[in-house]
Amino acid sequence: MDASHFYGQILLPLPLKENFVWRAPAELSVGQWVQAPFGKKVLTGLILARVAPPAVTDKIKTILAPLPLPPVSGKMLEFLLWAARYSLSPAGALLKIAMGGIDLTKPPKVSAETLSATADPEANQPVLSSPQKDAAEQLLLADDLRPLLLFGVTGSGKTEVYCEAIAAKLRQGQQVLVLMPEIALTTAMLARFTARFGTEPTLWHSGLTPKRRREHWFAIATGKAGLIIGARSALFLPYADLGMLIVDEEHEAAYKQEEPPIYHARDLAVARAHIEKIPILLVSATPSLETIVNVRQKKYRRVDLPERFGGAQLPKVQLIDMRAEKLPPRQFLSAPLRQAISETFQAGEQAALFLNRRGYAPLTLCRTCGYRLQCPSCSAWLVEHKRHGRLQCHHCGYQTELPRQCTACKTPESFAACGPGVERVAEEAALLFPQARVALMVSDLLPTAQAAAELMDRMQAQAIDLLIGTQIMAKGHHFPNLTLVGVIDADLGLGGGDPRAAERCYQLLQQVAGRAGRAERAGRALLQTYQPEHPIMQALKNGDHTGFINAELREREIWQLPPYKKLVAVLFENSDLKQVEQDAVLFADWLRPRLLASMRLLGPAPAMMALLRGRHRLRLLLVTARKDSVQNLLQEALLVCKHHHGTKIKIDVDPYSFF
DNA sequence: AGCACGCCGACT
DNA sequence: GTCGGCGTGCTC
Repeated sequence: MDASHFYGQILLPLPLKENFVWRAPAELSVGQWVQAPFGKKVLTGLILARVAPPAVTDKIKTILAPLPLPPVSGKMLEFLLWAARYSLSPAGALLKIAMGGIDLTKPPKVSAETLSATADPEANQPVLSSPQKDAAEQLLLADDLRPLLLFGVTGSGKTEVYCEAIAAKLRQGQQVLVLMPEIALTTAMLARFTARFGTEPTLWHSGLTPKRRREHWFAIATGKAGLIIGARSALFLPYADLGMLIVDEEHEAAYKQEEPPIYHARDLAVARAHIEKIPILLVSATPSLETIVNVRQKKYRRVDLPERFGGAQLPKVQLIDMRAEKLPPRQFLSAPLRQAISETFQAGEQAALFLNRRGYAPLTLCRTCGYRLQCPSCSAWLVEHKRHGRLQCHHCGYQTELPRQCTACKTPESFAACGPGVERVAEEAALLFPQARVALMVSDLLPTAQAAAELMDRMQAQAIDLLIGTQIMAKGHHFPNLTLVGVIDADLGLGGGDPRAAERCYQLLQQVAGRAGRAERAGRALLQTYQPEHPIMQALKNGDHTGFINAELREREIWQLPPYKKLVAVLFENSDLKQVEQDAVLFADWLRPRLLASMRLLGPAPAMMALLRGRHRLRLLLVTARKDSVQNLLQEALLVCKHHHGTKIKIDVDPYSFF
């Protein structure tokens, strides 16, 4: 081969197992975006590396053209490859995220100049309290690149503090990425950044229009965007000059991408910051146990913001022991909760009831023979939705009418609703408080952002007295006149065999309770529970976050769970049960004799959802020491254990969901 | 991920 | 006799 060309490995935005080689004009270099013929198409990809001339060259094609874009840095390439190896995802699947689903050969027509042309760090500097000033100074200590946890209760002014760190990086002409859970990317949050920096930050999330998406991607890749606020996928973008990473609400489970490529954006953000040698801030009022342990082991630094800035008070949390309440059947609001709601209405204030269960009743059974209505394609009960007058599977979308007679014993009109969903709580509340204006806040009733905004407006305008909702009620939005939050079933999140169930339950309840009394009014939260002595309930009642952390860490140590151990889940799926069993056993049998002494392999066992959308599911769980590297072993297992006839294997490093 | 190739069921 | 199902394999 002459000197005018070299051989280069090119990464394409496809989930391929191997990277192919092209002939490349000598003037091109590693990191450049290029167009390469692939099959019948021409794809945009990245030059990953120069390689020695291959033995067989007859299939090799030549790169067509480089794109007029800044080349991707060596650190970005290193990060992509590291993340791919760690998560056992094809690097091309991550490159696809990095490219944002955009045709890079078509730059936006409108210049991105007007977009965010480097936010102005001096635009609107707030007056910081003394602890805020101290915290901001600590964030700006440049000589320590350990990840830094910024810890402070809701309303302590964490955002104002980290905005000082953002301002410092913007002054240096560098980019800053603030990661947020998708749900937190609201206009209200955006307005705060806009007010502080004079211009809108550049947004990145799944809801962007194609036009905006294109504009924002090019602004980020060319360095025109200074401050970027994004959901988890924003971590993979090719920043022109990234100076700092911030992960707001670092404990949020929404950072975990559950579909392939499976990754945890907070953990990968720490890795990216390490590779890029830039500071990273993890921000939370309720840090994850992983982060807490890293702080205790001095792997992370920690800065505290102890006071609630502006004088608003945390809600008073009260437990209602449901064992003592002895409620009659089909009734779910206890006497103290009913009393508290009345008092709230009399004071002209608003109340909210939280139950993390959509629909009318989670289970419908036959009073005669006990038969339970189940989804034909999933291991799940059908949930009655009175609104549509139908039964629904919450996992696959299957719907059916309520049968007139029992499917099993044929007794007519024998089905009975069992347990509460939000619709049923609303029904009870309407009976108890006939004058109250009751509204439901549930994802299936708020299909558009507009519908959600309208509900928020009605709540803010006090056209609603009682708001009843699921999870989506827990996040964002504060209602100045909401002074009471009742939790119907505080124990709901505790069950379910998932190692982080207790942690998530605690975080969710704390967030829900935090909806009450965020302005000058004091709020209160009433939790209905059958286990008031449970450490979670006690910690919530006493506002004792450290107490919860310590109790939960002890549990995790006893049960050998994260953050003391590392987990890897391997999920096998196939509509043919025999086949999926055979493939899972083969994989496990190959793996078992190759484990280190510090490793244990559990399963194969049926997944929690043993049947999902008509597919049978088996799981293996690998428990290892934190230090162990499992990627090579699992990679080899995937290659060696040829699976057949449609068995899908998903590997989830550091699993959060055990469905 | 696409797309083509390749062997078994119901139709103009 | 064909049209077409999607299982398997390939893409530099």
